[in-house]
Amino acid sequence: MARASTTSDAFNAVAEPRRREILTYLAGVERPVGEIVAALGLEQPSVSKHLRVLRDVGLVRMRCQGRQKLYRTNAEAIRPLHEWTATFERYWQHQLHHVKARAEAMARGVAADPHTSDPNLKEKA
Amino acid sequence: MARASTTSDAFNAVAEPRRREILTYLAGVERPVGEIVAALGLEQPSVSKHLRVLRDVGLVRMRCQGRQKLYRTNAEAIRPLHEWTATFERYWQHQLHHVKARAEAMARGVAADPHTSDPNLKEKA
DNA sequence: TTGACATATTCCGATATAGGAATGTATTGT
DNA sequence: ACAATACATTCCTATATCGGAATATGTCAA
Repeated sequence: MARASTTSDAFNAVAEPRRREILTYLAGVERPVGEIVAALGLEQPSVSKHLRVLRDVGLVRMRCQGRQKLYRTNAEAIRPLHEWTATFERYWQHQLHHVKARAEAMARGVAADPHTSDPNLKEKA
Repeated sequence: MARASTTSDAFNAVAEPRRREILTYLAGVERPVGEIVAALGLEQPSVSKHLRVLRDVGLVRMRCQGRQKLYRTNAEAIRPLHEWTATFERYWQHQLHHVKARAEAMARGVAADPHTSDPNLKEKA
């Protein structure tokens, strides 16, 4: 099996840096393709292809106006990513406490074992 | 050019669903490979390969204990993703307001233009 | 109608997977 | 030393890109 399609979900679509740039650029504003090309310095076909991917997973919305097509980021579609990452928030807070505790222990001259973080540790001493 | 390496950054590493499952499973707890295999129902080599990718981008930490290797999610490495998605938070709040406003307008019997959301809109009336 | 303008799509080639099977490596127990 | 246990790595194949070049599609203007 190969890697999953970029259009399979928002996680895959957002893995590409240029697509993240586009999403950031189109956050809260509607812009025609030409301006995205100019602003980000990419080739026009490249931008169109990225927009196609983003549209397929619902990360951008499109609307026609004359001969141009206006795109805008659909922030709602980013929410699931935000919520998934948020489930780890309490753990990085924990880790900060550990780092802080270790730093303080070091400052007090106590030899800090690199794995004191795990209370279940039972290596034969 | 092909797609960027899964080890190029956390965004690419996290694009794979199984790797997200592993990260969730290892959040806040240290577990040997065998338990990950059993818990997620994947093949052992597959888990090892995913762990390798996660380790290369710093998403998991590893420690040896006898013949087993204990892995644990390094939540800090997920933080950049959380922060990137957080930059869109205000926009999905905006969108909710718009949806709400449109719904209320509809309730009042006002014809709601689908694109009144953009105040800069100057279509020839 | 003809042409210019704005985007989209197709074709191409190089590369990076992800899974399955088989094999390699390190550590423990007898 | 030898077998068993716990993981990691390699080899193989099918597939999905991503960028660049060329081309197609659709809309407006004269």
